[in-house]
Amino acid sequence: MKVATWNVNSIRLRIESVIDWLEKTGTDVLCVQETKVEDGNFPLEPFTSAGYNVEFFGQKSYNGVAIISKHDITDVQKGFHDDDDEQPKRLIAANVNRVRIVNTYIPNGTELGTDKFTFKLDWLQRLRHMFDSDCNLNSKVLLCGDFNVAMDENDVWSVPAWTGKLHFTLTERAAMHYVKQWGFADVYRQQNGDKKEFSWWNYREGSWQKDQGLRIDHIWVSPSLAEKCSACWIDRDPRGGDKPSDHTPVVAEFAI
DNA sequence: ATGGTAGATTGTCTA
Repeated sequence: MKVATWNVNSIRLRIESVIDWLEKTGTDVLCVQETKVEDGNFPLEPFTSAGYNVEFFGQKSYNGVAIISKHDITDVQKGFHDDDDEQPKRLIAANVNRVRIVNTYIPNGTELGTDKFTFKLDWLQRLRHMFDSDCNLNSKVLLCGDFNVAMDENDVWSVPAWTGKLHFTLTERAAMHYVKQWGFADVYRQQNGDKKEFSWWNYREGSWQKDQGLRIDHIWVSPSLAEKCSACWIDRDPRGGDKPSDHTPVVAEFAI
C-alpha cells in the first residue's frame, strides 16, 4: 500500500495535477491539506471518475483536509472530539485497509509570541492526547500531513538561517517531539538516514531554484507499521511543474 | 524593519 501526503494549496486550482499525479504514481491513499474549499464545493467527481473514494473536511479560503483512497474509507473523524463549528478544519482521520490514518494540517503559528503561535503549541498537545485516548500502540496507526515543523538539522536548508525561526524553534520541536513520543517513527528518516531533502520551498526569494527548503511534511507510523515500511521518498516533480503548490508529495510504501 | 510570491477573494488575511 502506497500512502502519500501533499499540501496542495487549493484543491480546485490543483485538481488536474493531483489527478494526473495519482494516476501516474498509482498511489493508494493520498492525504491532502489546504484544500481551501467548503464541503459543498469540493471537486468530488474527478476523483470518483478516477476510481477513488474521498472524505473531506473543509472551509472557505483557509485550511481544509481530505483523504483520497482506492480502498474503502470507514470510521471517519472530522476535527478533535471537543471542537465546535468555529474551529479551523485541520484534521481528518479514518480507517483504510485496517490502518488508522490521521491527516493533519498543523497550525502554522504565524509569528513567535503571538496568539496563533500559542494556538499551534496547544493544538499539538491536543493531538498527542487524541492518540493517548483513541489509539492502541500495538495497532497500525499512521499520522501524516503538513506539520509546519522541521524536526532536525537535516530538515532545514541552513541551520544558521533557521535557528530560532518559526518552524524550527526548540519550543515547536519539543511540542512535536511530545506527539512523536506516543510511539511514532518518522519513516522518511528510517528509510533515508541523514539525507537532506525538502518537501516545501517558499514561493518567494527563488527558494525552489536555489533548493532552499524545509522538510515539514511528514509520515509517522506506529511500530507495527514501521516494520512493514519498505520505502519512503519525496517526489520533487510536482513542485517543478506549472503553477505548483509550494509543497511537494511525500510517499511511503508498506508491505500490507 | 520591510518586502519578496501565491491563493481566496475583492479588502485583506494567511502562509
